[in-house]
This record gives sequence, C-alpha cells and structure tokens, in this order.
Amino acid sequence: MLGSIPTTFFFLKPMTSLNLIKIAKMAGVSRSTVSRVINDHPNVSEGVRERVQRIIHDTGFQPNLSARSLRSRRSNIIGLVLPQTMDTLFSDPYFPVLTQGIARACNDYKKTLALFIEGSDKDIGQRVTQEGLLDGFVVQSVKLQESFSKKILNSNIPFVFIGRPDDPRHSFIDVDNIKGGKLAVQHLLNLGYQKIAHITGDLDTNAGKDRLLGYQMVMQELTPGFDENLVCMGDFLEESAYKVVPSLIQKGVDAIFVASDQMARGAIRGLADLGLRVPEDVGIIGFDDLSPAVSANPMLTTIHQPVREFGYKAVEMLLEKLENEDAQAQQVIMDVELIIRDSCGAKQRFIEVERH
Amino acid sequence: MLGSIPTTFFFLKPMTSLNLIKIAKMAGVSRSTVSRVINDHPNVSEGVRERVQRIIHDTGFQPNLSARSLRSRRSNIIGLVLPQTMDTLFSDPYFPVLTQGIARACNDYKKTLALFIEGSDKDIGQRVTQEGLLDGFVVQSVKLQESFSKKILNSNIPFVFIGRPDDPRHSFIDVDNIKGGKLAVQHLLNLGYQKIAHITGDLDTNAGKDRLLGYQMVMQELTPGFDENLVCMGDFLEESAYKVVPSLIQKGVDAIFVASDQMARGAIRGLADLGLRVPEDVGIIGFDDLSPAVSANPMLTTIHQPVREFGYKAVEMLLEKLENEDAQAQQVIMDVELIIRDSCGAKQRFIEVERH
DNA sequence: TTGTACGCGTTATCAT
DNA sequence: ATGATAACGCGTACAA
Repeated sequence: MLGSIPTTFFFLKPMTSLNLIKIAKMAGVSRSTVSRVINDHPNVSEGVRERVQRIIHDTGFQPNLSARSLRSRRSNIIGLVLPQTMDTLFSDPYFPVLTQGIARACNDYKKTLALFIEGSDKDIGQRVTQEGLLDGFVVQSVKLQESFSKKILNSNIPFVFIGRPDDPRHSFIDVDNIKGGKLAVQHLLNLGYQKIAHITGDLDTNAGKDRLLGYQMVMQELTPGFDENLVCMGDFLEESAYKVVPSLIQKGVDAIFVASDQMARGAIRGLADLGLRVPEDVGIIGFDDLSPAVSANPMLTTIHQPVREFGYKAVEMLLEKLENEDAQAQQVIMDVELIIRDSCGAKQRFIEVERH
Repeated sequence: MLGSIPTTFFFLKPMTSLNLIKIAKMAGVSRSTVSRVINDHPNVSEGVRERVQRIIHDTGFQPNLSARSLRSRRSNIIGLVLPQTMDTLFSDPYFPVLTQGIARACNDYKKTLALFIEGSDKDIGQRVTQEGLLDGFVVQSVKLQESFSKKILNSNIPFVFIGRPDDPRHSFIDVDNIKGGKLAVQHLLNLGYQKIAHITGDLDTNAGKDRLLGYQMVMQELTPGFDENLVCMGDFLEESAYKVVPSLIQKGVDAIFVASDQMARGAIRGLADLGLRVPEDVGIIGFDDLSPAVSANPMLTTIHQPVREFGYKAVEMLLEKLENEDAQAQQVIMDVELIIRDSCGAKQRFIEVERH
C-alpha cells in the first residue's frame, strides 16, 4: 500500500537547492564568473554581469554560507558572550540594551550575531572558540570563569571586552565609572545634603569598585571626617538595596548615591516602608539611566551611561581587529553624564543652592 | 627591502589549525576512523577509539563547523527572530526573559543561537532563509512585515511562531490570554469592585486582542449594562497607560485591569499624580508577572505567563520539526495563573469577600 | 575578460 | 573494523 504513493510526492520537496553551477549554466558562463559577480570582482564585463545578476535575482539564489566560510575562512558570525548566571542576567535592563546596541551594529555591518549565555553547561569556552563558527566575539567582562578565560586566551580568535577586564592589556570598552561616582556625590553636596551614603554595586566587578571609588574620592576631599560606615554593600539588584535602607536611616543619612537604578528603586521602596519620601526626606541618585528603571515614582536622577552606544562601538572595535589582526589592543573609555530628574530634590533645593 | 623580511615571519601565524588528517596521522589511523570516533559511530574497536580520543583531548582538536555543516547539511544553529522595532523591544521585560528561555534550551540541546532583530534593514528575511546558515528558527509573531512573511513561507526552512500568528496553520506556542483576562476581572469582581476598566495592549497583536476579549466576556456576563467606554487603548508600554488614567478616573472607575505590568506601573504613576493611592483608592491588576515590573510600589497583583518556559518549549518544538520534517504543525497553548500581591487590595477587602 | 582546476575539512559510500 | 575516495559549494591562482 505504501508503494502506491504517487510519484508526485517528489514534487513536494523541490530540493532544487541552487548553486553556482546551476546559475552558471542558466547564464551560459562558468562557475567562476558567477562567483565573481556575486563578490563584486571588477573583472567582469558589463553585459555578463547584468545577465548573471538578473538570473540570481529571478531565482532568488543565495550562496551557501557554510561552503563560503569553509573556503574563505570567514563565517561573518560574531559572538556575544554573557557569562553571568542566568537568573540575574535579564532582570537587569543593562543587558537587553547592550544586546540591542550590538545587534544594531551587526545589522549595519551585515554580520550575524550569535548569543552565548553561560548556563549550567560549562563548555561555553569550547563553543566560542570552535573553529569555523565565529570570526570573533564580544564578551561582558564580569566574573569570568577561570576555565573560560584560559580557553579564550589560548585560542587565537579575536575578542573585545565590554567593561574593563582584570588584565587591561586586552581590548576593551568601558564607561568612566569613577567620574560617574564623582558627579553623583558632587551634585548631592551642591544641593546641600549633609550625610550622603552609598550603596555599592557588586564589588567583584570593576564597575562596582570604580563607582565606589568616585564616591570616596569626593567625600574624602569635601566632607571633613568622612565616615566609611556610610557605605553599604549591594549587588546591583533591587533587593540588596531594599534590605540595607533601615540601617542607613538609623545613621541619619539624608541622601544616598546608589550604584544602579535597579537598586535605587529598591531603596525608594525601603524608604517608603519606613514612611519616608523621596526626595523630601531623603535624596536619591542612581546609576545607568536605562528605561524602564528611571521611570520610578519619583523619576530618578541618575548617571547616564551610553550602553547602547558602547555595545555598538564594541562591535566596531572587533571588526577593526578582524581587518587587521596585528593591530594593537585598543582601550576606549566613554563619558558619563548627570541626568537631573526628581529623586535628588534639585527642584525643591534650587533656591537654597542659588544662595551660595 | 621588503624582500629582507626574515622567514621567521611565517612562524608568527602558527596556522597549525588541526584537522582530521593531522589527528589521523598522530594516531596512526585514517581520517575516516577519526571522524567515526568523533561522531560516536559504533564500528570502532575499543583500543583505537581510546587512542584517538586521547589525542583529540590532548591537542584540544575541535572539528571545523563550516566543513561539517557543508557536508552534513546541518549547521546546528537556530535563529531567534524578533521582528519588532528596536526602540520598544528591550524596554519590555518580556523579550529578555523569552530570550533567556530560548538560550537555555539551545544550551541544553547543544545548539548555537543566532539573534536577528529587525532594524533599519529590511533584508532580515534574506538572512534568515539563507542557505546553510540556520537549521530553523523561532519567530515572535507580532506585526510581521509582509515581505518577511512571504520570504519565510516560500523558503523551506522550518520555523515556529511564538504567539499565535494570523494564519493558525503554522506551528506556534502561546499562552491562554483569554483566560488571563477572565481571571483578572473575576478576581476584581470577587473583591467587590464595582466599576472595572481595562487598558488594552497593542490591539495589532493577538495577545492584546485576547486579553481584551477575556475582559469583555466576564464583564458582559457578570455586570449588567456593561459600558464599553471603560476600555482604553494602550500599547503594552508604560507611557500609554499613564496618559489615559485621568480620563478613567473621571468616569469613576474603582479598579483597572491593565494588559501589561509595564502599563500597570504607568497607571499607578498616573494615579499618584492625581493623589490617588493603590489599592486604597483604585485596585490594579497587571499582566505578565515578569521581574522587575512586578516589584513596583505597591507590589503588583498580576496574571503570570510562563514566558521563559514557552521560549524553551518553542525550541523543543522546532527541534522536533527538524527531526521529522513531515510532521504535522503543532499548536501549544500554555496556562496562565493569577498571582495575588498588593495592588488589587485583596488583603484589605478580604473580610468583605468573606461575608458573601 | 573568462574558464580550468584545485583545495578548504568534513561526512558518507564503498570496498577490503 | 578500517581505509580509500567521492562529494558538499565555493573562491581563487593560474592559464588562456
């Protein structure tokens, strides 16, 4: 019975997969000529070029990428490695925006973006350095696993860090976190706050360390008898800030520089639980300026970092490296900016500031 | 002068890229045998297998993926297509979580995930259907571009929709949005609210339509003289809800079912601007239950949809399709759940409900 | 300007 | 169980 299946069956799966040879035959030229047309080589006569292009267009032919990358040793795929634990990864709006910038650059430069998220399996280093898969990759440089670092350093596939890595000889792009910390504290001091606390980011990251450093530098310089107890540990996530608020209030702080907008929201929630309002009772400045975290109630004053832009730039750095593999490692530091909204109380305190 | 470049130059680029032949020579066997070992073919004697595996391990050899997929016609890369405009994409926590579920499945099944975000360039359909790049892809089915739909339907590369597409003959996975809408409204009615409004999602999407439908069904059945004017248009994003709050308050509503948590936050902010508190003055229920949107102040009562899980499941459906290309299209609807927190006022109104 | 021929590294078929 | 050999589709040096 099965044997009675009509032969029209074969028409269902066309399996017509086109290739250079078929196009060449249709155009009455050789395979090489078609290849040259596709790759925009100069030495093709105008008539032939047009004829071939017409056929390619009409048939919808697209060259096989596997074959192409096997031969040319270029896959035109670049990787994005996010080596953080999956649970915290996407509750932080930083990563989506970063990914967006990177994806946009890949679109613009006609690259395919492969996404690697370190999960339960530890062989992400294997996958990323696997031959013939990626031309290079961009890697978020927080909490890199030892085995992963070793793997990528031993391979000769180019990569660019996002965020300053521990070994600063590698190419990386980052924002000026120290300046960001300074800007925040200076603004609070300008507004007349007396006792300014800091809830840190994850101090295993350079971003967390540097934001703290900026805070400390300004506090030590401008506030006599600066008390290190005004610093509380956080981890960039909301809950960590929520928890430490009561202890800070007990110390009598009137403003807090919080190392991420997520945590700023946690802090505001913690203050609300204590019946305290922002900015009337306590002034708050966050860090990141990423939607939707800033549109809390009240709107957050924060330090803007151009995440989307440096995701884009990271790809460009990588592509440069691919063009010229012997180029020097490149380090780029992007600027940050104070964005004044409601949570710092600038509007209420403006007149007071004017007096100085 | 150039001719005087020392020949040691050649040593700089080791170009030692291993391949089957080199491994074969080291092991004293043929290329085929090495290939068999790598692919776990049964017909290899134990001694040879161990010897070859040892060399592979010691050298760190990994087969070239381009060559492999050229020959086997399997790239082991699957695509994720997010065909929304880039600006709104990542301000919605839905997409990061979805991506996370998909990435996890790709890890588990040893697939590489390629991310395609529809940007300014319109040739995403070209890229996705390009031969030899993807084995298949998963596509978020909101607002598909005409040209894109045509492209993927004409190609014979398998795909699975996330969210019910307009043509329900395709494989897709979705949640029961109608039930979600019903659950929300029923809960508000149970709590004794009298005038329940709805701020819709983007009504160009089936999710937006279905949540509205669930609302309408319950309201028409259980509230006599249901007023269609209680429905306001939104687009899933915060700002759209923020704007319509005043008009709803004028109509005297005492509760709002909002079609996304993002919008729920916008609504709460809008109410705060009018001096109204949630849930004391107005009860709110959202939809999504995605961190961090739910940890607003107050914590959101909302409809939970298992976004991470259905991202994962979508990949599994795609992989099944790859195994068995002639299989029937598959449609999967996942369940939703009411999560009671603070914004609906259940705690305050509990006793009142008990009386009934 | 165009065509011929070889090789990229792998898997699969066919011998042995 | 193992090895020789033929594809897979493409790019390019070289020849014409």
